Amino acid sequence: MSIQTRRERERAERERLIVAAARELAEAEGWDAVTTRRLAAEIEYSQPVLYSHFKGKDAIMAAVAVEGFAELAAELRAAGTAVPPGRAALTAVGEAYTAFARRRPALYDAMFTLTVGLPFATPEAPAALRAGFEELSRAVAPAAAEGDDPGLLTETYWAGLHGLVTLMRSGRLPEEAHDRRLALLTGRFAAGAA
Amino acid sequence: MSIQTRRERERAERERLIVAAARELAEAEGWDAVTTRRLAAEIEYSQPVLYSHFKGKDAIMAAVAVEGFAELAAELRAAGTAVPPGRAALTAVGEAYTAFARRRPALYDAMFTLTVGLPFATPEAPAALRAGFEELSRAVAPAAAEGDDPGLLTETYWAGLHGLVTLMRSGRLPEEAHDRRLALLTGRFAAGAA
DNA sequence: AAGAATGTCTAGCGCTGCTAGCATTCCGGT
DNA sequence: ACCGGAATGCTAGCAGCGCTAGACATTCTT
Repeated sequence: MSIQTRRERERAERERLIVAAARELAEAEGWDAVTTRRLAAEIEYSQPVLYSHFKGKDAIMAAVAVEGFAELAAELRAAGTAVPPGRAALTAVGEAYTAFARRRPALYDAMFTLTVGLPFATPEAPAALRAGFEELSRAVAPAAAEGDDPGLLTETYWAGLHGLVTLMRSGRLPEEAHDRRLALLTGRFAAGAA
Repeated sequence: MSIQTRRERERAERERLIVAAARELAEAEGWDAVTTRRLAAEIEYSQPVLYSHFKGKDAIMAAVAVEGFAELAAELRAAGTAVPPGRAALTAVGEAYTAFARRRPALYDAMFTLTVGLPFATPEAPAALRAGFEELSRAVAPAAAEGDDPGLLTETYWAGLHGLVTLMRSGRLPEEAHDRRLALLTGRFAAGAA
């Protein structure tokens, strides 16, 4: 039994290594630089080993994305609970979200623009993902006016943040005015709370 | 002289053909299906011909994107001028924008998520692009509160629309509640106008 | 009619994600 | 203690990608 478990442990360790290498490579040089050959070289195994752990490159990226969801959720939670609920919390969460996206662009891409295989608005969605949405929701829901669905309002605010981040990252919006745009967005959403 | 102009005319015609073929292929099967080989086969020339017209595949996609900017600008203009200025116009423009993105997903991708080579927030940006922003701005600017920069407010509303569209298209937001999310977003931005 | 210039094609480079098939290595039963 | 079988990781290769060098016609100029 012990031998078996040791092998499973080593195997799990190697899987962790693959995900970590993919993430590091992506954060250092972008996802274009993450090829199966480079990844294999990085972990000092041959290419086919990757496919004994993951169905394909997409699955590796999805694993990286899940890591990202957990970190984003944690940062949103920290930001949202550091200030009293209300407008300040909404501002704090919005800033934490966009700061995360700007600090970890490759991670953010894996989470929200590249990978398509992950379930989202369903119960099968990764727990970390739902947790992140929950954090956002806690800050947004108080701003719901009478008759507004808090969940939908959260999704809409989230979309605003996501739009700001992606348009800025791809050069469609100039970087320098980001803070003011974010303040505008947050202001419009906080208005309902008063 | 006439021979020269005939040649130039034929060459321009072929360039038009390349862009049209790329767009059709992308709209029918997605950008992944648009390879230089398939594109060459489609226009019944060999691959290198593409490179005598465009610097690379990206440039072809950029040409398709510019077509898209013109169409989007026209649709936004039609929507924005069909109703009196104010909240109704903001709603109309928002609906026109997201409808365009949902009706022409491949075109939208070329414009806002894939191509990176086009200049945006500068005077060198394609005229059609600036025109589209102008249309958006006409509907948004009246909603600016005292002290709000109308340009930044337009960018922020645009980001909201873009976020809704991209998150929905990639499966992050369920399609069915789109109208209600759009109404929420528009409502929050129209509030300032009253 | 000979030479220069233009235009197009064939062939191929280096890369991608992915996989079939072969060694080797290690484990469990006698 | 040994041997058969299963598990494991490797080498080698496939089909396709964007892109380009160089050969080949054809067309225009002198």
